[in-house]
Amino acid sequence: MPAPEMEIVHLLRAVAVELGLHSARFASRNGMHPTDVRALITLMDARRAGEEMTAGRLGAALGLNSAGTTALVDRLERAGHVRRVRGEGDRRKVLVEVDERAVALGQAYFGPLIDRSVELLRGYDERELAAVRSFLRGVRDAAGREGE
Amino acid sequence: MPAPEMEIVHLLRAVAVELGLHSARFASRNGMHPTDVRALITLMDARRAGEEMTAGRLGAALGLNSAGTTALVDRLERAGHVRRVRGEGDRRKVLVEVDERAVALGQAYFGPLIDRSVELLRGYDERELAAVRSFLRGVRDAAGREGE
DNA sequence: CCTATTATCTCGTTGAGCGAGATACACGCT
DNA sequence: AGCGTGTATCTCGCTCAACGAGATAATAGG
Repeated sequence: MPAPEMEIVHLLRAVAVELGLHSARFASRNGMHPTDVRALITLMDARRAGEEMTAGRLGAALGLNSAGTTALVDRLERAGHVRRVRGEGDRRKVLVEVDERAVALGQAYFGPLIDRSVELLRGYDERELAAVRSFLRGVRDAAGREGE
Repeated sequence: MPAPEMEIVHLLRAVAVELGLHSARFASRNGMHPTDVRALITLMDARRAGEEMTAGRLGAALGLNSAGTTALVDRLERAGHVRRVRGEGDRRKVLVEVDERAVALGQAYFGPLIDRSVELLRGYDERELAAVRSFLRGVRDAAGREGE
């Protein structure tokens, strides 16, 4: 018989799959591709962290080469989700800024899921929250470290 | 200031991203595409559950149409990861069976991460495990339900 | 300034996945 | 048995995301 911990491992995998499908639904409903959604999420993360995002850094974050990055930003710009802004200091750079409406669109779609997650977490005490937190940190670090 | 629960929400998202990247690394190291890896995982899940997997069901599970499914199975078969077996009862069906070596390959790659996760979980008591389990179930169900 | 380096874009190509339709088998129905 | 309807897979032609190679433009160092 398998270790009882395996149930949680499979649950975690199922969550990852569901979250992926959730993004994919958002993508296809808005005429976008999974990569475009990942790009918008990356851009919003950077914005929340108060960092500027250049075309190159965006492409690197998504594992695209320069040609693919240009095509991606073209696509997002054509759809009105981002703007290209030439770098102030270094005029070779192209800063990619998310449009407010894209942010609102994302919040409208992902908001309910986030709210529900927060609501679930409010049902736990400090020790239980610490367990969830440290398990997720552990898996994230293990997945990030394995194979470089 | 943001709710403290948001840290865990972002952690969960980070885990999903890392697991995705982990699969992607496995894919590119073995000359495969993300879809091929998802297909193999689906096939192994079915095998563990003792179910037969037809070409059609596999394609449906991955959201591919019939043409894409044929191409996918062609690709996997050419690489020696699966075999096509004509259905016994219904000769229109094509059962897709994973090759033992593909199973071994997957276990060699994902095994350490799974082992590490189980090891992490062994550090918690029953109440903490229950918290992790119910949180993951809750998020999985919420992500699955949102937008159909 | 002249050269090396860095950031982005252009061009031509590959290949995953799609839509439409062909093919092959299964299961009634009479 | 013979025929039509439904179902499973495959073939063909196409689109478009992403790649490799190389062009273009701006910065940084000697």
